[in-house]
Amino acid sequence: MKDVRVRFAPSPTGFIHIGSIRTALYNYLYARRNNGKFILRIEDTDQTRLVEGALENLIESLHWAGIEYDEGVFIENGEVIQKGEYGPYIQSQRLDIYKKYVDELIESGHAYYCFCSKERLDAVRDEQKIKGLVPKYDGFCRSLSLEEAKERVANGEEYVVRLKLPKNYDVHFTDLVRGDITINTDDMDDQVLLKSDGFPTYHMAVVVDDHLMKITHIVRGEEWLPSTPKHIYLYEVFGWDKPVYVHLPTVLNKDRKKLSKRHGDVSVDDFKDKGYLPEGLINYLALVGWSPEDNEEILSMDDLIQKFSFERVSKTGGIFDKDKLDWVNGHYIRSGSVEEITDLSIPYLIDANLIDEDFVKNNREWLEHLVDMVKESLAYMSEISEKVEFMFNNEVVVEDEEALEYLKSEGTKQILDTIREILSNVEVVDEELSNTMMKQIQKATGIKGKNLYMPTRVALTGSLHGPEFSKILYLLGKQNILDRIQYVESKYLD
RNA sequence: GGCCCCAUGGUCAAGCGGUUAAGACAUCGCCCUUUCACGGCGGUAACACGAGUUCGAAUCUCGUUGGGGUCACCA
Repeated sequence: MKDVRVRFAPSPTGFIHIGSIRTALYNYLYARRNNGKFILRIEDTDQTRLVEGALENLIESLHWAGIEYDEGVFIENGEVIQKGEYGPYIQSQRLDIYKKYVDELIESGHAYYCFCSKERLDAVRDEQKIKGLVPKYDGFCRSLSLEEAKERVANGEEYVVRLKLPKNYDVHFTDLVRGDITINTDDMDDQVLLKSDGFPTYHMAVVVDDHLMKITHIVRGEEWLPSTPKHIYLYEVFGWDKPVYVHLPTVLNKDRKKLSKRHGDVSVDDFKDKGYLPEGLINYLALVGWSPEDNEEILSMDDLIQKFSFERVSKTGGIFDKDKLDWVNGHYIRSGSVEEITDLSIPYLIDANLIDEDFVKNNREWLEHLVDMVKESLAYMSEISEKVEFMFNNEVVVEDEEALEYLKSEGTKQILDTIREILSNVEVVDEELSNTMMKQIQKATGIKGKNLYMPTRVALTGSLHGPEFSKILYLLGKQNILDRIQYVESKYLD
C-alpha cells in the first residue's frame, strides 16, 4: 500500500471556519493514525477574493488547535516559507504547471478555447432559466477548430479554456463514507479550467496538484461531492491514478443550514477569543460527524489519533451544539491545573479592567486561589470576569430583590457587628478563621441556617449565589471585609 | 427546477437481520452542598411514512415525504 498523503487546502479568503478546521482535523488524524504525511496547500487562484492576513491567521489557527502538518506553507520568524519536495505549495506560484497541463488537454482534444463574453453567458443562462432548463454552457465555442481558436488567441482575444465533456457518459467513483456514486456527463457542465486572467479554476488546480503532490486521500466537505465527477474525468483523461475520496458531512446551524456568520460564531478565532481551549474545541468538533468505537466522549488529540477511522464517519450533517461544546470545554477547564487556568484567565481579567500587569506580578498566589475558587463553574475562559467581578469592588451592589430582603432582615446588623468584633482580634483572615467564622458568628448571635448565611453572603458579595463562602472570606481579607461592612451599612441599612 | 447526498429522542450519536433500541449534551427530579457550581443517582424522550424480502426488520429493496448540498471565469 502507498504511503498515506493527505492535504488541507484552504483559500486565504478570511478567518478559518469551524467546519474547515474540522476537515483539517480529520485529515490530520488520518495521516497520524496511518503514519502518513499531512500537507498544507494554499489555494489562492481567485485573486479577487484574497484577504490580507488570512494566510497568517489560518496558519496560526491550525497551530493553536494543535493540528500540525509536515509539508507545505509555514511561518517562521514572521516569514512565510515552504517545506517539502512537491512545492511550491501556493497555487499562484504554480501557474506554469497548470498551463502545461491545460495545453496538453487542448492538444488531446479534451479541452477547448472559449471566447464567449460574460454578457453572452449571462444571457444564455437567463434564457435557460426562463425556459425552466438547467443553466449550462451552451457549447457555443465547443466546435471551433483548434486552428481558428489559436489564431484568435494570437490576435489577443480574451479567452478561457473549458473542459470538453463527452455526451452521455457515466462517471463512477467510490466515496469512502458514501459508497458508489455515478453521475452522467449530461448533468455536468463544460467547466472552465483556465480563467481569462491565466489562473486555473479550482477544478483544474486540485486535480493537477493532488496528482503531482501524490495525495492518496482527498478528504473534504460534502459540498464538493457534485463536482467530484469532473475531477474523476480529468484523472481519466490524464491517465492518472485516482485518489480515494472521502466527503465529510456538513456542520450545520440550529436551523439545519450550513454554518454561517449570520448565525453567530463560526470562526476559530471567535472561539479562541471567548476562551475555549483548543483541547475542548477539537474534542467536540471531532465528535460532530464521527464517533469512536467505544463511544468515549472525552478524547485528547492522542486518543483521537488512536481511534480515528473513516469507517466511523457518519453520512449525516451534524448540528453544531454549543451546549455540548460548553460541557466538553468546561471539562477541560475543570481538569486543567490551577497554574494553567490562571495563566489563561489573566488576559480576560486585565481586559475587564479588574486587574493590571502590576497586580499580576505582585499577587500571583492570590490570583491562583481566585481562579481555583471559580474554575469549576466556567464553560469558557471569558466567563471568568463576570464570575469574579464582585471580588474587586468593595462598594457592594445588591440588585436582586430577594437578596435585598435577606440583607434587610432583622439579624443583619448583629451579624455584621459580630464580624467586626471577630476581626478586631486578628491581624489577618487566615484559612482557619475563614473556615470557622460562620460558626463563630452563629455561636455569638444565635442566628443560624439561611438567616445567618444569606444576609452575610449578600452583605459581602451583593448576591445570593456564588463560590464557597469561606474561600471568599479568605480571599477578601480583613480590610476588604471591614470596608464592605461599612459600605453596606451606610448604603442599605439604617 | 435538474442532478447528487441523507433520514434513530430537542442535539450529537451506538446499532451493521433476532437488543428491555446503548451512551453523551440539554431538560426534569432526588442526593451531596448553609447558596451557586462540580459530582452522584434516577426520570421524560427516538427508529419519518408506505409497500415489499424474510420465520423475524431500526438494520436489506423500492416508493413517498422531509431535510441538505450543488448547478460561476468562487473555492
